[in-house]
Amino acid sequence: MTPRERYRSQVRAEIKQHAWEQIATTGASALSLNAIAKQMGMSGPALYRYYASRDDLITELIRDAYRSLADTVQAAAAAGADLAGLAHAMRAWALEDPHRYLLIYGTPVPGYKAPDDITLISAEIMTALLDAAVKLPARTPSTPLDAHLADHRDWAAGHPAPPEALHRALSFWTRVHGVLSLELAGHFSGMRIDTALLFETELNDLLAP
Amino acid sequence: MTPRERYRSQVRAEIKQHAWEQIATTGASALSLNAIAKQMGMSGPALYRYYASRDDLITELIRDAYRSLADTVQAAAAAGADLAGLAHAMRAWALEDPHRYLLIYGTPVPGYKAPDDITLISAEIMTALLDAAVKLPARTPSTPLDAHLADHRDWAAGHPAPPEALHRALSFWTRVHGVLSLELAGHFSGMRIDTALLFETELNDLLAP
DNA sequence: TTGGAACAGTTATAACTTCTAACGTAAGCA
DNA sequence: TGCTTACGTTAGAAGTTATAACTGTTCCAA
Repeated sequence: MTPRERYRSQVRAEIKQHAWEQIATTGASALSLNAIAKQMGMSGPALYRYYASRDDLITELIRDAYRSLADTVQAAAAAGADLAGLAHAMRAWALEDPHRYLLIYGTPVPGYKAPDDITLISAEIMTALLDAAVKLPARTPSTPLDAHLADHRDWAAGHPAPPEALHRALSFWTRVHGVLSLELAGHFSGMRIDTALLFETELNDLLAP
Repeated sequence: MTPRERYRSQVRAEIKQHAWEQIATTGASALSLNAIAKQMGMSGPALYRYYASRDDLITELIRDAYRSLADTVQAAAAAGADLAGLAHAMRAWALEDPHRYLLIYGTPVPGYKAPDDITLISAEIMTALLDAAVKLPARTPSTPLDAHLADHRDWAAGHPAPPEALHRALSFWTRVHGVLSLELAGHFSGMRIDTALLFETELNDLLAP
């Protein structure tokens, strides 16, 4: 790695760090390249040496966020966590930096298409969920959704999980996201509800019976 | 109502209509007052006679969205719909205009505080859900969440629902939102999944047992 | 060691944005 | 008929993203 490359990647990292700080205070939609440049003591156009556009920077932030979530989930799985354990890892990750979660799962920009490598990372996450789902005992009544998923399993990327596990992973995803996104968006604030307990209860309802 | 007032409210409505169209194509964060003014054949600053700021316009759009959702839910309830019926009404409403849903439940702008009258409308929605929840037979095992909710029921705004019903309304909300928001944000697209069936299944799991 | 190429960062500029200020005009009302 | 009010205009300030053209530095290789 040449000195130039080292310097370059260091500046790119510093830009991203300032970007995250700005997102935390003003939201992703108000992220300003100019403001970042000023914080770093250089003029606005200088940043374009490092990111071709504002969208390019945001795409990289999204990529980093996905990568971080995938790493978190995979690390939990490697440490022997079951599906409930993965849920707690995901929740902890989300609460650690709400805007990072919302950048991935929040309101999408119409017309924005994530590059393929990001789609691959999200598939890694799904694979980890499926791995954990197959280890659970199958639930008794097979639903029409199970039958449907037996025929529509392209999204599982060749994972050999039985339909019940596909169903469970999907429900897991929607329930975790349901509680988490409402919590992070502040829709429970002022309600004085124990969101951890709500999260736990929704999870139990999926995993216990 | 004077002619001036009539004209004024008509122009305001036309501005909002253009705003919704623009949100549908570019997203709420890229909504441009200037572009709306041009579409209406007048200069940018003219719009400030009708809305004090861009935020003011968006707030009104949010208010209208909440009002529309509350009306939809209340109309379904008045027509005798049970909790499942309300869920279908909400889903239909969301699919009818995804951006309207995402404006309410999508990524919030940090620092934005909805005015009180909007909070009141969202309370109307919750009341309708609670009304429907109390009509269902209580589920057998009482959870720790039920106990918690017995002591934390301020958000129910004096509604006499028992803790089990509070629990059910809360779960209803998070599950409906979980499936719906992932669907509207496009996270299922490309997966070739029957999202209606997934929605139905998540709902059944809450209402059937 | 000394060119020369590559690259970082600069200013200037275009085309946007929100929003304020000052002004003319026209509509409504007494 | 005249006065007041409000509408819409242009001008402009202070931002934004992004490109172009220029300067200086750094690195690398002959």
